[in-house]
Parts: sequence; structure tokens; C-alpha cells
Amino acid sequence: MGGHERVIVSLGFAAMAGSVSELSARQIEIVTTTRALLARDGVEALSLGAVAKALGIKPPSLYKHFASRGDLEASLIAIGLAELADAMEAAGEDLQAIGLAYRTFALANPELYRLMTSAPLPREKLPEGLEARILVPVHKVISDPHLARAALAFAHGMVSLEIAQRFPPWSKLEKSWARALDAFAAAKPPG
Amino acid sequence: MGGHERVIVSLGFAAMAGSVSELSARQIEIVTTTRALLARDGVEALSLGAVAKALGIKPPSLYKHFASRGDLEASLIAIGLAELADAMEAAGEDLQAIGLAYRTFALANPELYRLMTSAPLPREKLPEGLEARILVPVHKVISDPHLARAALAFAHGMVSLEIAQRFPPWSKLEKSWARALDAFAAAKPPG
DNA sequence: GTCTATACCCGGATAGAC
DNA sequence: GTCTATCCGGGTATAGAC
Repeated sequence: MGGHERVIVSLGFAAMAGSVSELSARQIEIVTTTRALLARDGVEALSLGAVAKALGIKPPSLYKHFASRGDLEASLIAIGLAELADAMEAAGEDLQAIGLAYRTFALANPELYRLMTSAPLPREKLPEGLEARILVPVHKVISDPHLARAALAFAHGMVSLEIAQRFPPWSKLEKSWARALDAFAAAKPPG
Repeated sequence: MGGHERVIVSLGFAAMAGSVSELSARQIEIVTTTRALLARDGVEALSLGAVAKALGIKPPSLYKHFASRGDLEASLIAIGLAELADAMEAAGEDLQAIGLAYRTFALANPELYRLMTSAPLPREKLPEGLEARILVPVHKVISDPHLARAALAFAHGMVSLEIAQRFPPWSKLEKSWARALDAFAAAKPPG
């Protein structure tokens, strides 16, 4: 049938989005569909035309809901950051568990993760304090702020290399994670 | 007057490129100019049109020297990987020095570094064994291969976040580097 | 809120003449 | 090895009708 292309959208991940409560119902539909499209086709294929097609509308119509492509992307990024922060927070005060939560989120949402991290953050379009939430759970376990930042950078390096398929297939990444996080946790305070 | 746009190309960085010895003189000119253009305008602005303009020729002419844009990019990536490996190797067997070499290369060539790391490696277009050279210097200092990989991932995470301006301005990144590399160096072997 | 139509920009790549 | 001419595709965004 000459219908438009539809994207299967699993409901649920937008429902708990407290950070997007300022979005209208239609905006949430659009963001949700965009997220599904992003997951399916990758960040390079993301365009307003593709989003419109998946929604069954024409590209110009999107401008009634988002002022620009950048605004739509910022909503996606905000949702991703909030979910990641939630996952890390829920992991408690075990560094291994926090690392696993980070990795699990990134691997479950690789294209969203790339969108979130491959460009400078559009900070002015993000809810205040959202960015900082990522660091909080790590801080609870690693008191030295410099080492806490380093641990987060390690996590980012690991998942971005894994997503980009930069590791040889025989790598045992779980061991790299475990040993590095052990090393971070065991690090002596600066003397 | 009215001439085409020229890009200042500092000579030298292509001269030592043993890994690109298979390139013709004209190809080296093109790659060198492309590298300068990349450094100046960023990876997003990189296009065959821009490269041709900087060389004072028309875009179709480039196809006499490179079969595709991807081939030209692969040459750039190969040069970057070789330089990075050289720098790390020259740092000797001190993990702090190796880390500094890594960071120095990345910050001196941020857009090239992004090009090198933000997409899957075009391995079939790269000289054999080049990719593996990066890991060698780290291996000499950290015998556990899993921890060595982790250290490299840490370095990648640090520089990619720094290049993307993801750290707050007040961060003392030198301290994060120093303490994390200390922690890696001090890590106990798996028991 | 959606449409059609459009303007304007960009990109990679090929054919064939010189 | 370079050119002109051309083809193909894509993208963001706006104006104005319905």
C-alpha cells in the first residue's frame, strides 16, 4: 500500500521523562519517534525529512513543534542524560555497579549515546543541573574530584571505543572494566 | 587578486611519513593540504570541494589521485595513527610520559584526532599492523593486557571529552591524568 | 497543524573534451 | 592532469494557503 514508512515505537521510555515535562504531547510523540529512528538508522541518517516521514507528515510541519533541528536534538540529549543519570544513581555506591550501569545504558542506546557525546553540549537548551547529575554517583564513591572525573572519562572512553568497534574481537572488556575500576577504587589519596 | 583561497601548509609533517611512502608526490600535496584544511575548519567542513578549492583545482580533478573521499580520509588517518604511535613510542617506558604524549598529540591535532576516532577504522585501507602500534608502548609498562587496554581507553576518554569541551572550565585535568595513571601503574595484578 | 511550493545551501561522483 | 558540464542525492528552513 503506498503508505508512509512507519517506525515501531516502543512506548515507555518517554513516559517517565520528568525532565521533558515541559514538552507537549505532540512533542513527546515526535521525540519518541525520532529516538526510535535514531536507534534504527544511526545518527548520520537522522534528518528532519526522515523524522517527518516516520511520523507520516511533511518536514515543514515539524517547525510547528520545534524551532529548529537543534532544538529537537537537544530534547533527545536531555532525555538521554536524564536516563543515564538515573541508571547510575540507581546503581548505588558500588563503583563496579555504576560502571556497569553506564556501559549498559550506552550499549542499549549506542546511537543516542553518540548523539549525546560527539558534539559540544547545547547547554543553553538543557535543563539546569542536568549535566552535573552524571558526576554525582561517582563522587559518592571516589572522593577525590580529579579521580572521579578520570573514572568517568575512563567509562566514556571504554563505551565510545566499544560502540565504534575499535576493540579487537578477542578483547575481554569485562576484565578491562573490572580491573580499571578496581584500580580507581584502590587509588591512594594524593600525598 | 581574485585568486582562489589558499591554505597555509606547514611542511614537515608529511616528510617523515614512512607509512605513506606509497603515495605519489601529488598525493602527498593533496593530503598535506587536506590536513591543514581539516585543522583550520574542522571535520564537519571537510569536503572535496573545499579541498579542491584550497589546492586551486576543481573537485573532479581529485578523482585522478584518490578513488573516493574515503580513500583520502584513510590516508589522513594513517598519517595520524603513525604520528601518534611514534610519539608514544618516543615517550619511553614511563606511563605519565606516554599519557602526556597521547594528550599532546590529540590537542595539537584535535580535528585529525576526531577524524581518526569518531568512526569505525577503515582497516582494509590502512597499512597492516599500524593500528596495533598504538598499544605497544602501553604494553611495555602495563603487563596485564586488559589493564593496558583500559589505560588506553582512559586516555581516549580524557582527550575526546577535552576536545569536545565537556569538562567544566575549572577542571584540573593534569591532576586527573596524573592520579589515574598512577592508579593504573599501581594496580595489583589480578588475583 | 498540516499542506504545497519554494529557496537556498550543500555533498559525492561521472563523462568526455582538451 | 585538469577542465566543463552534468547528474544524482541530500539537507534546513520559510511563506502562504487551507
